[in-house]
Amino acid sequence: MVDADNKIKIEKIKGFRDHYPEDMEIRNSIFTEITETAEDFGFKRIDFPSLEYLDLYKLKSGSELVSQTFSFVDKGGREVTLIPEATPSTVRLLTARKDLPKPVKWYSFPKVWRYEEPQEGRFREHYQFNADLFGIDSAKVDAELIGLATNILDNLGLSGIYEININDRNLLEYILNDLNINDVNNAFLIIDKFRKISRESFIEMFRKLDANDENINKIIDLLSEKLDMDSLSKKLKKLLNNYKNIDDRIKRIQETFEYISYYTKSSINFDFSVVRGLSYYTGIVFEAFDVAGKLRAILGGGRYNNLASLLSGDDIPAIGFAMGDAVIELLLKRQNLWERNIRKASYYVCVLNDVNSEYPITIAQKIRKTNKIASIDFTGRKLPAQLKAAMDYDYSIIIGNDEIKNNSVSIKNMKDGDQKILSFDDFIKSL
RNA sequence: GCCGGGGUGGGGUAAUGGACAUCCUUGGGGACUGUGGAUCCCCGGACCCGGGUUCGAUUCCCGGUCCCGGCCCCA
Repeated sequence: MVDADNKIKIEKIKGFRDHYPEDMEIRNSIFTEITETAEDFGFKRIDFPSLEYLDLYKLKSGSELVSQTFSFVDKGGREVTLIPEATPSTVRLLTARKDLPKPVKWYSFPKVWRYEEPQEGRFREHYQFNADLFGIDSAKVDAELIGLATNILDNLGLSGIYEININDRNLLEYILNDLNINDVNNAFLIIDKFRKISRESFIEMFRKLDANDENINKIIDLLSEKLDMDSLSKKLKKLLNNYKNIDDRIKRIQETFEYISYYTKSSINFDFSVVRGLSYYTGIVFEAFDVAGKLRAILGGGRYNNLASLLSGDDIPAIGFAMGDAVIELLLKRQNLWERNIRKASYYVCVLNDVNSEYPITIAQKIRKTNKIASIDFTGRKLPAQLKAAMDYDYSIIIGNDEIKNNSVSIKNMKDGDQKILSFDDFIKSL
């Protein structure tokens, strides 16, 4: 755009965000907390391109997702897209390497894009943390991955304000079959809408799947409340014609719930209405929700045992979850937790105007060698102005000709204003 | 893709169909050649873009754009 003065004026692209230093400082410290928790669990970081072939998502992510990608045809005629999610790329990396010993525990923190209307907690570009565990299909592993998710939230200070809701697509499929509903995929889509649409339209949609009213009522009964393990099996025994066939699934879920309890004190529920939009999930699916309600899911994930074989023919069981930065930011701000952690001590080196010496650089380099922050004021402005710039720092160091002559350092504590003169050697020792 | 509410210096704001567009803050400079991080003074900087109505539009109308939020959908 060009205005009357012929100055080029460029606006930000819709749904994209700028991050200034005061924002990035906090963001970095939050992101570090997240990645360090993953590292603590033995997950290793990976990264991949922001651009992939659109086909990668046509495969199994679902047509809805594909229609919401930032995709285009490149100069070579290839249909490519800014990645809308990380899982397909992660699986591509995994299957491209046949030598990796299983299990593989990977995390990533890419930007992902989706072409949607921005609204609260949703942008067209956002950071998304991902953790995936490949090679083992067991309750212990399901619990570890969900445990990692809860520990991340707990470490961010969100204990008690979220809950984990878990479902099992496998179990849900058995149940639907038992109730003579065979179009499972469409049933999932309807169930996913359960909390958003009226009871009447829910019933109407299920009738179109040839379900009888008795069974529809059973489904509504199942979806209506979050369950603990006892009430889950009791309820299913009462509702189903052949409970025995799902005995193993129930046991697996019971085990999973028990193991999760060793990771977190947070509330864990079974919730049949959690289905998730991605079509590649095969077993357990879960979401973390804000207890106070209103916000979208904080994070979500599940088991996807077939994706690797779709991409490569290799049969590799997998479970993972993803967490966007936008909802986390909203939650942390609401809890007044959107702040930086304690950082390294910082020094601002004020240099008086008549100083012409390498001494300030020498001092700053000594400070940096001890892994602390040092910034030198090269402006040549007057001391008061330099001290003002030093207000963000823990200490200011004032270097004038007196200090150079005496080989000393004037150090001022910017918190309480205390100032003292140290010899150069004593100052180095004090670091 | 659809709907609602917004857009005045870097940030926050006031007023207005007519002359130099208000105030606070931030930024730059000075009083002031080492602690004034204060105080005082000075300076710079804005009506989102395009079209229409009008003698005249920052103001009214239309379109676009971006922001905030809702729907759809959700990774």
